[in-house]
Amino acid sequence: MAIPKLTAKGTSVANKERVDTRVERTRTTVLAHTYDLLVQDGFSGVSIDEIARRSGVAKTTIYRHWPTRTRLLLDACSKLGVNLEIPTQGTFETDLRQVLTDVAQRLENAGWAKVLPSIMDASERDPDVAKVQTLLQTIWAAPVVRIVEDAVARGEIRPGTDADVVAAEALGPLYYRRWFSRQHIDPALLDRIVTNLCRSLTDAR
Amino acid sequence: MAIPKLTAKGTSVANKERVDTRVERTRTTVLAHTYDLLVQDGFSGVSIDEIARRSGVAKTTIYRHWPTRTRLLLDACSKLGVNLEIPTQGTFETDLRQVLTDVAQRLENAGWAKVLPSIMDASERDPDVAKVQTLLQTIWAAPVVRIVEDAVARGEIRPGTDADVVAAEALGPLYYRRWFSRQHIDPALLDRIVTNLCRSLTDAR
DNA sequence: GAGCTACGCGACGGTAGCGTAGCGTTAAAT
DNA sequence: ATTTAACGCTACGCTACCGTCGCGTAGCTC
Repeated sequence: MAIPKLTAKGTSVANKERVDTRVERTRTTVLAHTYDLLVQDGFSGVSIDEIARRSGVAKTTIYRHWPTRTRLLLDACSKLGVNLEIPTQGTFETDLRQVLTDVAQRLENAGWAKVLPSIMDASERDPDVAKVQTLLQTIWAAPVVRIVEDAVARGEIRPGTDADVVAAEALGPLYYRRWFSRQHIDPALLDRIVTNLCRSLTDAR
Repeated sequence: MAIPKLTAKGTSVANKERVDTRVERTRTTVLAHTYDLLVQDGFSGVSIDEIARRSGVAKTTIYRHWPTRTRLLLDACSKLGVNLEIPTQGTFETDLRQVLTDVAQRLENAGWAKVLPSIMDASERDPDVAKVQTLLQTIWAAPVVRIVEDAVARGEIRPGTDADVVAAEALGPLYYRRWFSRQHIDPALLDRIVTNLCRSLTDAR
């Protein structure tokens, strides 16, 4: 089975064996189309047959690279974990505002906003998916966590601040608007979040 | 087709026509089993065949009452819109704390916590589902909205406060923990939310 | 108790998906 | 240029689901 080799290649860069061009091409093509389908139809709406149809890669070939549909899906999900830029130049307040503005922006445009609910749904029943989702969430929350830690280090906000809690307080309301109440993210809301967080974290309490 | 009659009966209570016992029983049993399956397998995991199997009601009979799978699903979803108790006795702070404690509790136990992501996912692609979801969210957010309005009326918090924004700020972080970061809802988090909201809504700014 | 009507049952046609098998072809590696 | 490995293609068996049809039966209403 091809998986071990591929995994090894992915994780260990030391492995300098040349990889067959065809393999590389197949993998990237399939993953790309899987990602597109994922965004379009959600986690449970992706079928191998459809991927084969669109990508031009034969279904049998796909199964030569991924042992099962779920594995391919999980692999494609990793493409969602883009590295976000982390502002570190300003004060806690300006950094936070910038991050949240970015998030609000991405919530309305980016593909992952359409996919995430389907992943959350799958997570409720499949532990492997849940693991990936938790990982992704860690990545997406990283900017907030980072600027909190930096601000603590600078002595700008209260020491001992739980960055995860701040992430929940900052991102939660935005996510709520996008997926639960399905309302537009008001700039006023964003402003309130930033202002209140700053106040609660800088006051001596 | 039986649907018009049933719908009419459902909406107009004035219609005192006796309803066939068999019809009533079929409807309730099917809905109950649909609900169970919904909670167990999510919106997209429910099949008519499985409902028929479990409920003992013939598939043909189910189709005599609901024209399509989606309609049945939507009907079953309405069972999720339970009426929540709304505390109105205390101060804004105590009321809010109680509501959020309830929500946090329900997030960890109740069935809808397992279903909601699947509904959100379906909402991304099906406008009818989205409509139902928005309605459900309105119901679930009602307690928060209510105590905000009451507190405004009492002059306890700033007039002109946007109850929807407060709902997002209060519920968002809890939802975030349950579905996105998949972390336990820390009592400290709950405390921070309540305290900060109260401060930001009572201060003269 | 007669008549109506909802129900159960078995079967059907059609679609879609998963994952596998065999075989011939092509193109990369050396 | 030869070898070797990946690929495409067709077809398959299997399962699951949707929604429908016809017919006989059981049970409710009046």
